[in-house]
Amino acid sequence: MSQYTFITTPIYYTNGAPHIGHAYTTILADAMKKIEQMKGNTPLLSTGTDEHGQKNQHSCEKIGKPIDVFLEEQSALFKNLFNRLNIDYDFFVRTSAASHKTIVSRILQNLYDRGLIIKKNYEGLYCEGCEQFKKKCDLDENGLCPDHQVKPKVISEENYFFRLEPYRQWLKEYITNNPDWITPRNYAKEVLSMLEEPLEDLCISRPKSRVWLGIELPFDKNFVTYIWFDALINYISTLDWENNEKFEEIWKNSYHLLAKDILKPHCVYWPIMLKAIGIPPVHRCIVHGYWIGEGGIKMSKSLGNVVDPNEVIDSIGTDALRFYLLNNMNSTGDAPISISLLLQGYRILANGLGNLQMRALKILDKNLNGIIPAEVELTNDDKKLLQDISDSFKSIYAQDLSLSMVNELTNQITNACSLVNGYFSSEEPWILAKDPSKSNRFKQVLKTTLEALSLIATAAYPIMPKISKEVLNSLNIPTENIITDFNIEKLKSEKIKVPEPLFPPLEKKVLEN
RNA sequence: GGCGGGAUAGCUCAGUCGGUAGAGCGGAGGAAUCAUAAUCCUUGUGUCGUGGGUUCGAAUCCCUCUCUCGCUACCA
Repeated sequence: MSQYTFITTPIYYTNGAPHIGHAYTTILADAMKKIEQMKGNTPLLSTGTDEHGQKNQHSCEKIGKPIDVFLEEQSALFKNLFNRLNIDYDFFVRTSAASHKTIVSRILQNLYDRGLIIKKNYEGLYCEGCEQFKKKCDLDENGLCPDHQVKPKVISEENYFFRLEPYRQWLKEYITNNPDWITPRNYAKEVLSMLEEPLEDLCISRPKSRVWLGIELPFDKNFVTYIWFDALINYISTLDWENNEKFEEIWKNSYHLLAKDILKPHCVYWPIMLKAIGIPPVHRCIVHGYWIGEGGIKMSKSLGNVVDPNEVIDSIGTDALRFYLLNNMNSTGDAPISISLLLQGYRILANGLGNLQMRALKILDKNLNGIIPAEVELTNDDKKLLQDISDSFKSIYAQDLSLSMVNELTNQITNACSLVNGYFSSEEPWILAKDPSKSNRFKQVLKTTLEALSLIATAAYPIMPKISKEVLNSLNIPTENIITDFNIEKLKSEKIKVPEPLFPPLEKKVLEN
């Protein structure tokens, strides 16, 4: 029975250009979508851009463009990158869209009418340089803002607040009773520790005098709503929550993907907001770490170790980038990335999968006129090899979506390539080919190798969609609808052509400037 | 300061229930020549961050400390 799976990325802040972290989360979401698709489910992928708030406003003012032009351009940077990354999104949310604003507005009004949003005075230390309130512990020993060396002003202003504390106990119990709600589990622990202390009221308004780029509070025209309150709602506004009769069915199987820095908004504010609205929490939160430079050094422009996703695509291609990212993020912490690591990753693919395809197809082309010997009966050992590969993929695909599941998949792709390369080497088909009496064995080895290749290519589809299709096409296997069909013998006796290399040698210059 | 993560082979990391440490990459040696000089095989005695405790036995549980990263809300 087909079921919906709703997969979301955060909506990305349009203040700057997309970086490798944006690329990763979105690739992960896309890979998960494709996994669900292959299983016969109906996945929906939502991503988008977050276009309100102070920083967007400032960037825009600095550049001096009309706001809608600025936002359109910035949002397009993300859209373009995602297209280049082969992201098959179903929704691209822009918080500046009227439909989104309407829903946010309605939710605000509803919570206000029910007395869940209250107005009160807020007094705090405000640094005009930072344009934000500071806590005492943020200041240096002289009570100055560490960034501006200025004493913050005591400002008192009226604001609207959403009360979180009444829901704290409920959320605590929810997380305790649903230990897999936040995965990996160490992040659930962190959220639980946030819930140990009483939660302060969440200030959900900003006076327009400070921030004008936002959604106006429907009950007070002097304020816009706090960006997080607006942004989180994208996850339901994108589904047109109130009017979508399938909402419950879709939401039941929803996954939020996020980086660890936005754990609190997603795992504290958001479930509480939903609870207040009357919607159950998302099915699962999948949290991941950061990409950092080689040697554990943070990426920064001054160090010149920033990895720009568009440049990487230019040099090693989308699928090699996808593979690297999905293969190398570990489930507990941060993961390193650099040009040389990416090149190493590319080489592993070229030498493993690329070489396997090429050596098998070329020998087939030379000796059997390019016709796949599909009719030959395999030995039990050959069949076992295929069955083992097939079983390993099947068991991975049977798992729930998670970081470790994706990791196992990429590992198993590499392992299978190496296994089959080993098989090929030890069977020495190039020697068998010279001896007419060994023709049957030759055909068995070739068929086994090609069948294995088709299994690997099928399994790799979510990770490397383009490469996967190229391999399958080279074996004359249709690719319109790739499913988790790990049948070990599906090739037909058809003539194939030797294709161009999947991962051609790179020109070194491309990457080393 | 508080909370949380990490600390395991040169590098990046796995290690589920506690039972004498694993993978990939790199390095070294060899085989092979079908293939994008790609492949295959062989090769790792590491104080599992420090000190202590529990245990017949701990990388794995408990405590101390050190280093490191993140969060600590109104910047996202």
